[in-house]
Amino acid sequence: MKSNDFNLSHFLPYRLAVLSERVSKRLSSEYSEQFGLTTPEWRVMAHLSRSEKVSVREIHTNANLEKPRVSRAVAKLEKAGLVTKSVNEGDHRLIEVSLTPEGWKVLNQFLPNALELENSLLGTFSSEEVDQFYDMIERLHAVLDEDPKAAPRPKMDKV
Amino acid sequence: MKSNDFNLSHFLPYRLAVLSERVSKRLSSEYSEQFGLTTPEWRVMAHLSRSEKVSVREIHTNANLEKPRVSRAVAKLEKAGLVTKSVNEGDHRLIEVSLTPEGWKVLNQFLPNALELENSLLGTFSSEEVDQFYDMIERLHAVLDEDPKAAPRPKMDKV
DNA sequence: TCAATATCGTTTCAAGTGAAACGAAAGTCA
DNA sequence: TGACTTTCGTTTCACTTGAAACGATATTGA
Repeated sequence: MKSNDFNLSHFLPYRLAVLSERVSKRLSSEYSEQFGLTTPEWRVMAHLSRSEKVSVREIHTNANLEKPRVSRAVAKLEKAGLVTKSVNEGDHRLIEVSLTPEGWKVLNQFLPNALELENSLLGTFSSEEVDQFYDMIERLHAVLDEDPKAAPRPKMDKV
Repeated sequence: MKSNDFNLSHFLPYRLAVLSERVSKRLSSEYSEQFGLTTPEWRVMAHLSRSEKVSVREIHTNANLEKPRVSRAVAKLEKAGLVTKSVNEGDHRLIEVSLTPEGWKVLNQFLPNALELENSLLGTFSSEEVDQFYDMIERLHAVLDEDPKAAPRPKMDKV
């Protein structure tokens, strides 16, 4: 009755989940302790670092966050004085979100920590291996792209 | 004020989270549709496939699930008739969980789908690349193992 | 022996979650 | 024009989550 051919520990989806969760927790321990940010809030701020004014919708598709999570994260960040919201001139449905000076301060204070963690992780790879690793991730995504049952891939900034 | 040196899309923790979530969702769409299982429930059953009787504690450390999640998953699986719970003879604090015949039926029905998904993903790699990929994951874990701020690594079945 | 401590699994409770519904605004097209 | 549809961001609601507290059992050590 025992199906010895299956081992959860070796199962790709499980391995990815375990690694990803462990890395995420390591990172979130920092922004949560230092700034009281949650993961959606960190993602919103991180995305805002690349664009002055961004709609909720764009954050949703670019930061892999469900719409309600973005809405709530932005609301909390606004309350904390880290971002501002304003209605788009041309299209009144759109909300333009952008970092406040205080938001920039927090972000610039935290980004070095984020990059340091990333560097310490990638430090175990040669630069060729880094490319290989990312290429492999890309290829796994490509498989899912062909799978009609898979969710669409979140938008990815080029460059 | 704009810090153009940071790109969320390229950030390792984010990339891992995105890939892992996408793979997880693809898998869970199957066991949720077909059997009404949640992720903790699937993990519990998958872990049970390798051992006759297992304590809640062991599932907790082996399937990367918090204690309450295991407790709740097991309770729900018991209610559904897929597992049984019994008190350990020697140590009355321990609960022994094991699959029922019905549980085995469900598991054996689902495992081929799980393996098929894994194969379709890994099919994009040569067998050397599969080894490389897993080795790289292992090396990232090794970095975290040395980091006092990182959570301990969940137990991993050898072989 | 028997208090003090540790471990196990469950439960509590406050917070987070997402699918679906919602109102508001914009776009479509006859 | 004006009904219909689509899109945007928010909110509702039922469910999930995990840290902490809990009772029960086991272990430790004076």
